[in-house]
Amino acid sequence: MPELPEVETVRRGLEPALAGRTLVAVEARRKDLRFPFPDKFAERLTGRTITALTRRAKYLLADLDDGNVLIAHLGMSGSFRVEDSVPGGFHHERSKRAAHDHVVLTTDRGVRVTYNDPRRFGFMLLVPRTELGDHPLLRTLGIEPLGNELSGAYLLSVLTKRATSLKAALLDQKIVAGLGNIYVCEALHRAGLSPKRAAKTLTPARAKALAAAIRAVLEEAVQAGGSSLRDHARTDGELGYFQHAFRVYDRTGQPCPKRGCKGMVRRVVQNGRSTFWCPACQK
DNA sequence: ACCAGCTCCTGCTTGC
DNA sequence: TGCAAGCAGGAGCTGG
Repeated sequence: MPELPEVETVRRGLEPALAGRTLVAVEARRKDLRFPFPDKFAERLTGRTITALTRRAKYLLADLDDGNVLIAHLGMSGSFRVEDSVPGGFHHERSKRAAHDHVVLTTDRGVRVTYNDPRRFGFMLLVPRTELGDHPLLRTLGIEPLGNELSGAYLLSVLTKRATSLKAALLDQKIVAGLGNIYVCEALHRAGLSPKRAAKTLTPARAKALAAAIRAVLEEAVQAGGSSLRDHARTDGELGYFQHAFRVYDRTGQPCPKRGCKGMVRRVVQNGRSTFWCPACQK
């Protein structure tokens, strides 16, 4: 599921359920996801109050009142669902234990938050807040694309140092943190840039267009609640709807939606991952 | 220091 | 219908 817009959608869904709430019960139903859970994971979380729920790139960060931060990454297939209790328990229909429910948090307001992840590429870690910036997973992350640092000048300075393709460079979290396969394809189409173009051939004008395209596509996607393909992004089970706004992603053989363009969307594989693009208008 | 390929895992879709 | 192959929104690790 998750690139930046999906993770941000999850964050917004979790915030009212978790921010300011105390965890009265925590259950980890297996010993690991992608990585082992920290020692005494459930015990360390139980009784803690979550003081803030934020996001960095594709990471969810829950600040705890003991100075630690719960880092959660959804991998490819992770999702959270939030269920309110009713007198006597939880709604029967939705409270069923589902396959791949790995972590269950219960708050002092009787809300249950369940992490589900079939492929188990996601993970949860506990790190002291003071060491967050030094953590190997976060230390090397590039800029937040929805912040003030994203500009043509930034992209130009970073991308022209790379020997690889624009597509591969934009997937690198050290450059722009939070982009994934969908939004890189969409941003490159909007900017009229070929995914196969060598990153170092970027010009100031093209870099400026690319920065604008990245910002626009991410903002629109967040607005739409992210994209829902095989999984859904939202904690309430509703679907995001940005997938209906895709211009190239997963649209092989369909006409290029760009005004006046007579091209057709094609799929190629770059670095082992599908790239969707229009050879007619992306140069 | 890059860079590309491999890998983790399950489930859905596609083609025979 | 069955079955195998291919593919999936991520990213750490390895070897070149």
